Amino acid sequence: MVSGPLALRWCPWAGRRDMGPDMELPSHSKQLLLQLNQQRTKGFLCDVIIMVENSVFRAHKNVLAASSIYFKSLVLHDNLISLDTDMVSSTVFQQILDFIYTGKLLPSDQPAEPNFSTLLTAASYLQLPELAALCRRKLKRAGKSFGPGRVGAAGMGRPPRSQRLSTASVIQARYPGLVDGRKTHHTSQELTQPKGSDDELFLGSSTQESTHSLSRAVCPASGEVGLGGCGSSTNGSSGGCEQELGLDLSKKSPPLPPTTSGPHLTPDDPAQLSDSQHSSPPSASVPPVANSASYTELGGTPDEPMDLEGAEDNPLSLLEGPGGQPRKSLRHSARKKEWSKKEPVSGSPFERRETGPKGACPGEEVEGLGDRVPNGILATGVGGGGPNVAYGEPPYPCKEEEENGKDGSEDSGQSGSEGGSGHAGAHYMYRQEGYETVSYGDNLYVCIPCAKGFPSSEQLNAHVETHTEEELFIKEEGAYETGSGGAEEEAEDLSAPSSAYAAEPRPFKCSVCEKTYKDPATLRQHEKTHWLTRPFPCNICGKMFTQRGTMTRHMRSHLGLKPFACDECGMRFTRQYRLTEHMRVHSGEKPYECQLCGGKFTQQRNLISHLRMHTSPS
DNA sequence: CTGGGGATGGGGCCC
DNA sequence: CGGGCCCCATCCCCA
Repeated sequence: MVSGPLALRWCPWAGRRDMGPDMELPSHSKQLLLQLNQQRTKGFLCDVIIMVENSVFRAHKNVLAASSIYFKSLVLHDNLISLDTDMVSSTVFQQILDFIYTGKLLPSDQPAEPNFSTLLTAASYLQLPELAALCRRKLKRAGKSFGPGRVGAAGMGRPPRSQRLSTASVIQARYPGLVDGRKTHHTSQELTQPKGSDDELFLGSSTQESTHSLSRAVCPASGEVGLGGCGSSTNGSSGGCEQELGLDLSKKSPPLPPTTSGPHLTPDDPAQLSDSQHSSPPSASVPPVANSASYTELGGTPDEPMDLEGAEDNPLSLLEGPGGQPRKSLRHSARKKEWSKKEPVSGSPFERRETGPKGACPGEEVEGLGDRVPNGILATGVGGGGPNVAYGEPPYPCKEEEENGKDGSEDSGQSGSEGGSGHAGAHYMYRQEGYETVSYGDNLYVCIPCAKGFPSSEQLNAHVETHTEEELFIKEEGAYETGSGGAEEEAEDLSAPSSAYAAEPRPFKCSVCEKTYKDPATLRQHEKTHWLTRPFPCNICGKMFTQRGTMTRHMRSHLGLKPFACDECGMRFTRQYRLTEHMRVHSGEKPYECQLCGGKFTQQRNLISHLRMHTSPS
């Protein structure tokens, strides 16, 4: 039947040292890893999401489990893992993940070369003995001390989170480990509020189908996607870009059983938990904006791999490059109309940035971007739409945009965004009118209110900050100094909230729509709704939001994260309010009654729609 | 087939 | 920034 060698090839003992070289395929494991890494970078068959700090990584459970018993225990029951950010930063985890998939230690994007102390800490925490050993060797070779008290210092990507870190916290580090519905004390919060990296908005995707879109969408954050920085990385780290998702999408924790015990540090692991406690703060090792780009740089212009196996052809080179087909546009809602592409505006300074791929939502076409604006930030953040969209008519007549047209102007314009910029000030604006004829030269970041252009988002951000404050100041002055006139105006226009107004002064009045507010922050928030731009882009679909919270909520829907579970039926929801609503289904409570027919409803909105039936002529 | 109700998803926006 | 509520839209079921 089968000849000897062939039979041996499939012998379970194949691969043993005593087997002859012809008994095994030397490159088998390597090829396997290559394939797995390719799949990872594409999100293909990824079945687990790892949240670290403000980033989300995708991977394969099998691979993780095969690499670490800690991961093994984590992925056993959960698809979503949150790691202790005191022990591992997103940057470091990126390296680790690359290591797991490639066997190579790739340099991070940190200014300081690969920080083995940090890596060692993380490797110990994650129970990756080989990596830990490699780090130790490197440290020894470098003559550095890596004993307790030193490990986990700089490069951790984040300062030690006080001294409260304990083994227990590590044990409960993963996302679902919050039995009581509270999220792990650090993870979610950090994700919500990425310290010093507010601009990070890396992307991830929970669906395979969205993978391609994802890779395109993610990379706007770095501004290099179009160059293949993510998808065609040459060192296997490209996943960093497309697997990041700098948002707190976890919200509350699902009611899942307690996590299994966390990693226990092996005796020979010098990286003790306390080490990171004592480690010195990395001191803003992850600068905003730059960080997001750095991931791409990691993939795009890799340094030499650190070894284990030496440099090899990068599996990721096989990935879809800029020319990769952007088919399968991610549609986060099936009912959304096909996004349409707008013709590039002739003479526009952004014309060259036309991105090509047809009919995709903004942000989906980033792969086609071949250009960058200063600072490595995409000028548009919304793929080909970008600047083009800002001129004249709505560039992306997405249904939603149209639906939301009640706001009129706010939807008619699109803003670019630094892909991934979630920073409140990290928005840049485009004027809607007469934009075709306006040339801003290199000042691609334009403030709507004053039409000033800026060469970088940072400058625009700084400008916008003062801008709003100025306006606010003016408004406050107007509210108080214009005296009776302003007050009367308010009083008159406050028809609806007049009673409330009488009770509580609402001195902050919107200059556009007459609405008034009690505090300037709310007014500022409201005024954003009048902007032609929305500062918070979804990096997956490119949709823009006026409020970060709305955007993060939206992102949760992309990832299918539903933290709120019904105790009765197990159904899960993205919002607490939905759960509350849903619970009435079980309780039978129908608190909303139609005054016309006496019909009762569990939900107010259904009552409203019911009332509409009463009132509508048909 | 149609209309109404139940239930849910997503976005806007104020507090 | 999260909570809460409003709105619109949609799907499903059923009469």
